[in-house]
Amino acid sequence: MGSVLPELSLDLRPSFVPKTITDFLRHLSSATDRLATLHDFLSRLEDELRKIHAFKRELPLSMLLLNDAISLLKTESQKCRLRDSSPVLEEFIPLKKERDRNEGNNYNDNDMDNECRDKKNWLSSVQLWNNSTTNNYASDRKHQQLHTLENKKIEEGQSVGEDPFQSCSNRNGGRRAFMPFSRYSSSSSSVPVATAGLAAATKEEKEESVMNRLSLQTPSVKEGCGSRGSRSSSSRAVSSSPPTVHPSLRASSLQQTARKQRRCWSPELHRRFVNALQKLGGSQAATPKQIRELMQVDGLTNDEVKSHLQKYRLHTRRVPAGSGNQPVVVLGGLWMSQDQYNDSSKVSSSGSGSPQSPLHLTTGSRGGTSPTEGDSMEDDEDARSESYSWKSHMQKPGKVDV
DNA sequence: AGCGAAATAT
DNA sequence: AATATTTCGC
Repeated sequence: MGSVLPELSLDLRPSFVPKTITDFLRHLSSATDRLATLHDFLSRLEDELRKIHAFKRELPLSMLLLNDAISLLKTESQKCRLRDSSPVLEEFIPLKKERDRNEGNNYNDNDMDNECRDKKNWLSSVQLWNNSTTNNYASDRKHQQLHTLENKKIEEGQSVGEDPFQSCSNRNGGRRAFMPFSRYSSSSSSVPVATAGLAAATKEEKEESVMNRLSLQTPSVKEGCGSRGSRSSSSRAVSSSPPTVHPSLRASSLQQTARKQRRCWSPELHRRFVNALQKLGGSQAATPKQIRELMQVDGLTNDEVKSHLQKYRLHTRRVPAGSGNQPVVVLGGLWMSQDQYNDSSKVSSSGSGSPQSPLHLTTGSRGGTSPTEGDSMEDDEDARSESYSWKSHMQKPGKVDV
């Protein structure tokens, strides 16, 4: 007597996180007081579920997994209990119990406010998501207390004291704003099975510091993952049902087609974009994929770049500045301000900002060739110098026919 | 697969 | 109204 197996003590520790539910059960089987251990873990799961409930829209699958785990363990608990008394078969799965408790708390699908509040509440204590706002974008009146957390940005030369690129606070219609999370997956079809799905659930939790290049706020589920080029599309993401879940469960509830969270093009991000653009020879020459690769921003997708590029082109390409009339309204004062951070960004951009090649081949490739396009110099030039102000391209209502 | 433009959505 | 996402044709 006296000597306690290490496993046993492990089980009871609140910090203990098994690799998988199966793992946990294995531990459990060797525990002295299974019920207590089980219950403890169960309550932790439920606690987590409560937290994540605020994000049920963004993390439907995590919800699912958690629910799955909980119900499984509850079943186990029942089993344990019955085993002590009488050998009755357990066919009932106390699935709804948890749900009831939550529903009583008026969780509705429309309770956005409620959710948001929830998010903030536990966000402030659990710093899993970091959306500090410090750039010029940040104009939200809501003081956030959830800053802290060092920047995960490990950019090459970027020495800005700010956060990565997302200075985007979702003040407007932005309800969801949360950080990466799921970046595992890849081609995980070799996963054990069954309870393996639950493993994923716990995996997510301790998943937080995996970024390598540039971490970008990832709206929905993306793949991408770490150091390599985060290729592939994935834009649709969320809805797809992972192969790691029981068919019975996946059909059950969640799984709604969620629109992707709007990617916020923070000035930093945009600067990078423009930088890449320039290297590629202008907005007209560059293609989304190339740009994305040059940008080396983790989690950024082709589609997003493409979209941004489209907008960029629209704003720059419009009004052929060199055509004749109406030369440069734009350059005048409308493209004002070099901006605060230009200072800081300049440092990174010129020197070590890009790992590739510091030398920027200016768009000089066009040395008076092919005026066919009728354009003047590449528009990037103009926009490049600015932070992010491609607006105010008032075109004269006089002509401008195409 | 990827790009560009247009249709949508927020 | 601006900007991001999705759709569609090539």
